[in-house]
Amino acid sequence: MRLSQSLFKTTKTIPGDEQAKNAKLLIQAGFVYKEMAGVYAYLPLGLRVLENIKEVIRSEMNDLGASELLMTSLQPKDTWEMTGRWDDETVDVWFKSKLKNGTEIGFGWSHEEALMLLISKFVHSYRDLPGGVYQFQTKLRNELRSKSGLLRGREFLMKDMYHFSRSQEELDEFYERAKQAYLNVYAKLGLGENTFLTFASGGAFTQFSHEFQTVLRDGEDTIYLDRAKKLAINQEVYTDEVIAQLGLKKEDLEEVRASEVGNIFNFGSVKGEQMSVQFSDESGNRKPVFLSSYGIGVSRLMGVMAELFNDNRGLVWPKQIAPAKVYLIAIGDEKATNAAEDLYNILTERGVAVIYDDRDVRAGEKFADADLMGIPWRVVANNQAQADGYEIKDRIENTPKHMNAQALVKLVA
RNA sequence: CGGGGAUUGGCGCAGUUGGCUAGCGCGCCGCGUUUGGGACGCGGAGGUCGGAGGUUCGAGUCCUCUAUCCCCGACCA
Repeated sequence: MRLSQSLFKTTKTIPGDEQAKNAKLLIQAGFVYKEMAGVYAYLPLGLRVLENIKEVIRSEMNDLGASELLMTSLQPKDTWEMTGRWDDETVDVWFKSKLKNGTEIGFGWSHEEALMLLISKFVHSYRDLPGGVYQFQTKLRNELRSKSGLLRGREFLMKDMYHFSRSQEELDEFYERAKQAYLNVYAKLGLGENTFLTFASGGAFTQFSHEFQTVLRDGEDTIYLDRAKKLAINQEVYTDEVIAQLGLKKEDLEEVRASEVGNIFNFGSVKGEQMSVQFSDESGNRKPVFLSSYGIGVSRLMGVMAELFNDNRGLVWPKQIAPAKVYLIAIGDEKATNAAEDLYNILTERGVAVIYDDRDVRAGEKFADADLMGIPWRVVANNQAQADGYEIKDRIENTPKHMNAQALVKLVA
């Protein structure tokens, strides 16, 4: 993209109405725009980050054999009454409205019920199972208090996967594979070192659910972490019994703040029974479908990464997540501009995302923006570029290298 | 939902015990000089002070109500 054609800009001033680092940085760098408390729009650069995160997740979900689909935001009341979750007393985050004819509807804050009903129309036999589906969807939750920028919004992007099995054993086997897939996701996002499998409340269905918690100074959860074993216990279930049950020792546990970047649930056959979603087994007996569900807060992940990956000059995105690989600047006369144009064309043809800063502003401003946006490689084309090569500098290093276009493409592509 | 703080040009802020045509920085527009880390000079445009009501000769400033934002707490399949 050419910055001269962009409608959006970075700002020198930090937003006065944000406290959270992720919101400050992302707004300042022009990645997101605050529509209202807990509701953020994703501007072109922010959307690219979101899409890159989605692509990492998508690849892992596909490897699990799940298929992507897209559910609806508008939800019928009947669906949720089947499991007793329509009531505002039970679920306090509902946004609800009415159709013109008076029919009550809700805005989806989760999709287990909807998915169960949907697959019940397609799954009738043991031959149809097991199988999983997932989606990336905007969830709407009427939080009493949203906070911390992208970390807790009323409208946010979530990946939710649902898996349907014939038995508890089949469910458990998939559950373990999914756990590993989740760890792969965080590793690919550069969060592997900071993200831990965490035992949390299992609600009415099981003793525990599993969360994935990224250690973060301003995270909103407190967990007790055994770093050596890479396991943690959420404060909500932190008792002596649980510590013993999990084979951990109190003295090995460190109390840290963290942000929940994933949560997976083992529903067993409970939902299938509640909603009468059944299949016929080999003997022709009707049995409830076993359900497990797997969530990742995609937009929250973007916030967590902004919290974690920054320095005093701005954001520092991991290369596979950055909105562009290269920030290209021409400094000099026509020769420099031509060299920059050439490189821009070469990189673009090779499918490398480039931010070409062709604005009529001074070099210092371009350097500052390259840093603020956190683009992994800054490339400068000067008057000697065609002869001596382009100057390329890693965002996290101080001294640039020089190389010709061919070598440069090889490095960044 | 309880408590605290905030709201003044596009953005970030100042504005004294109520007192004249409401300021500053950034940004924006024009001209010129500059051009490897957010340049500089000169000249401009732009706000009725979140909203409503009240007190007063006079309200950005005091009072009441209200909206919104931030933080702490509660809540968080």
